[in-house]
Amino acid sequence: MQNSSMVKDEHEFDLERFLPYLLNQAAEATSHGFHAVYRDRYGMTRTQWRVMANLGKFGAMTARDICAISHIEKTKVSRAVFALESAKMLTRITSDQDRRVEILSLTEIGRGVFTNLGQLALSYDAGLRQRLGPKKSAQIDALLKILTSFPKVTSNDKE
Amino acid sequence: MQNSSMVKDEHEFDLERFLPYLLNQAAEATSHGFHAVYRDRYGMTRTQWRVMANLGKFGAMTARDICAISHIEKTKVSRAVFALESAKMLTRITSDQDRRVEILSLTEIGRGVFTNLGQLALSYDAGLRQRLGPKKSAQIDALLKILTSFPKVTSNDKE
DNA sequence: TAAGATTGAGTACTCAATCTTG
DNA sequence: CAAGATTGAGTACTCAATCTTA
Repeated sequence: MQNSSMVKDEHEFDLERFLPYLLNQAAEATSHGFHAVYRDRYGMTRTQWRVMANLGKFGAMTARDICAISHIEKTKVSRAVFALESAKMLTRITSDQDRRVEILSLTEIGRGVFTNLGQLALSYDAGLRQRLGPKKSAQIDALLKILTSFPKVTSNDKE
Repeated sequence: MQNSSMVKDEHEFDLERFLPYLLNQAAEATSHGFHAVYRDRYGMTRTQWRVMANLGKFGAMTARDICAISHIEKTKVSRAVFALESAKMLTRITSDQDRRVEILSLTEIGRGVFTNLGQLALSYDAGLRQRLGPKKSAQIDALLKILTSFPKVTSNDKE
């Protein structure tokens, strides 16, 4: 043993210091409670909630737009759209200009659900940020923005 | 329209300001690259990698210990242990004191894989933190620690 | 051929139920 | 019955292949 203190050798790997792991743990810890809300109240998945949130914020748009904005996989969006449509929360209209494209928008029911969940999300978020305080709340936003905008860190980027 | 500026009404829900979403986006952005490493090199899942990392750090321990330390679901741990065992990276020994318990430990192969992945993870993490700089790197650690330790934020906590 | 979107196969996750030992 | 761990059913995700229209 080289170290007499309790401090872990910094050249040995420690999951507890691995940034992707720490981010995942924080994400899961903070997501869990609200996930239960949209799941239990409306039977929605996280992807469905995100698709709805985008349509609620931006209004009518295509599946491709949602993919581009929120970086959700197109197959996840496709299935979420189908589920929201089946639940009468969303409608699609084939574009006249380009019949490959479908314009998605929330129905009245969908907008009602979004208004409800949006309010709950707002207070859920406020609860989290209240515990952090305004300074740390702003700090985390800035730091996460930096981390999210990192170009992919891999040896072989295939895209 | 009450607002003449481009600033979004703070009483309307906006996914881009929702902390759980921002944490998830950052987690996914930073995890993606390293996930490809253990998947492509060793066919491992994230849970398998985490179980291995705990055994690599702490040495022999039970599945329940791993659950307690890393907050991974027991069924995920169970299946990851099975997979690592099948891949000859892990062995289990039924405890003499309590035959319900199995002591898990990495095999020589498993330790070799952990050493390799641990080094790669270390440099991957260093790459992320280098972009942040030392100050923000320390900040994010502190903030994530706070967020992860929040007691569950839900109306009805059933546990 | 390319772009928007969907489908299918294989994999991983979730939650309740079960098995075994204490 | 309680605790450690596994199993099964249903759900969601990933990646490649496909379908339709441009």
